[in-house]
Amino acid sequence: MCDCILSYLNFIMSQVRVRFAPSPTGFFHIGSARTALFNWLYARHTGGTFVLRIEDTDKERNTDEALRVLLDGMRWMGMDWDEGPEVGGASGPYFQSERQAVYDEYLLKLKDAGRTYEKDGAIWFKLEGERTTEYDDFRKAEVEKVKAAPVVIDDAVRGRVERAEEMDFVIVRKDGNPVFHLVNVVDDIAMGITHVIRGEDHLSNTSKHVELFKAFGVEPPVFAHIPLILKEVGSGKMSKRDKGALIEEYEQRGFLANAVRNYISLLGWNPKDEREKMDIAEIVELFDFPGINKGNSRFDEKKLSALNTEYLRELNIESYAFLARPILHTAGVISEEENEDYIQSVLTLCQSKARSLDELPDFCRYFFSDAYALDEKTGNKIAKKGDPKELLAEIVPVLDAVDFEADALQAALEAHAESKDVKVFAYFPALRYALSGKGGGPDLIPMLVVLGKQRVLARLQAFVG
RNA sequence: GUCCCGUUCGUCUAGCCCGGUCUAGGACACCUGGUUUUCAUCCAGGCAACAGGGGUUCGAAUCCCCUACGGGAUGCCA
Repeated sequence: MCDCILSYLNFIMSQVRVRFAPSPTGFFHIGSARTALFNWLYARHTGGTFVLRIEDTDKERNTDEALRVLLDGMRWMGMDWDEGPEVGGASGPYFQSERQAVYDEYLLKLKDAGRTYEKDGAIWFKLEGERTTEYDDFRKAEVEKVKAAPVVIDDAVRGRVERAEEMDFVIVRKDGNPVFHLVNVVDDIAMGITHVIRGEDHLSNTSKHVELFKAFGVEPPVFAHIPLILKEVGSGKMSKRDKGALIEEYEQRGFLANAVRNYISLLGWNPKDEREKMDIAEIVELFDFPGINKGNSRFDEKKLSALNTEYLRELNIESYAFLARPILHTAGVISEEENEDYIQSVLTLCQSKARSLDELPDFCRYFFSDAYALDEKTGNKIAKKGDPKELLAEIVPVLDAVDFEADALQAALEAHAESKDVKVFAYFPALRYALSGKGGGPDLIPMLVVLGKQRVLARLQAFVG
């Protein structure tokens, strides 16, 4: 009994509350997604609460559409939030645009404590320490500097970090809008956030934030600054214009959410053993701060693709077809009227061969249309081994006389080859080429079966001329 | 300029905290061979790294210092 109560108390007191606080910009950046993911993973790992807070103070950019992209992206990646837009919660509202009263209240506390002053129409936060006026080389101006005591950040990823702010900073703009540093800290306090997991680009800001926490008389949360994702080529962090930077793009290109999530989780974190392909439950179980790296990591689409291919191969055919259909449809490969069974039998052949859903339209177009291009290189290669038209002219009557069923086809072709004293494989490349225009693809006999007798004969006759 | 953070194969990383087990392991990519009608898979093998320099130590990828390089911050952006 006592154990029950104790563990309950322990549960309440150690309750982790993390948040993801994006600004809706109209796209869901891979770096944001990774920050969201690490927060979500930590919440799920610890049995804590994951809060989604929308930093929509910039009214120009923050449209409903922009919010939609963000929420859809979160859901696509399988990240659900316990508090936030559309689900509510006890610490709302969850849009900064609706929290002005809270900011006013906290601002008053700062003012009463004598930690603010007005200058140039804006409200500034006053640091504590000895003041001097000196010329700042970078700003090319005389500025007032403060010799403030350095704040110590005990970062869960990077260890002890010490940094001193040296100048007062604006917390409310002259247009009356509170700035990021203020609202971020106020909301974290008001929402009872216990752990702040964010990109390393915020590490330098953290001294400002800690100063604010101290001014409010609140113990700062645990900070965990995670490394950044660098662009694949060139220098700097991934920006929205880089290939592979946007989550919604992966969805459109037919990447599997599981694969993307798995890959992203491995950028800056690893389970300390050789596991790489992990389902989400496994990642949740293993995820923790000690597994997070300090160094930035470079995005590598090849590795993502490899992982994606693995996930693709293990899908059941129904799921595979479900994902493939819209892509084939968009590419104009299939129409609404296309027979479902036929689509599925084609996809069954393709699933183990195609590396991505992206390449699927070109990979299987010939199953649905007679207007397929003949690959020139393959054509030349085949021509070297004899005239394919002659070879196939032999084959037409053989195929004409047989039921299109795998064993029967195999037997008929073999029998014919034997009569000509050659191996059956002598006919295969030409046959594939005539029927698909390609040098590679699904296994030939099943391909014949799926294409069907009528189509195959028509194509061969057209090819032979 | 100043401040903060970082640096192991091309890339993601293990090892580093608690120095010897590391002739530095795995994965992706790449190359070779095998399997396959082809392609994909699969199998076998290969290439390839402790940023540099000092120190400490019997011994350093691991600890300390310096340098270089990379990243970030330095906005009345978030």
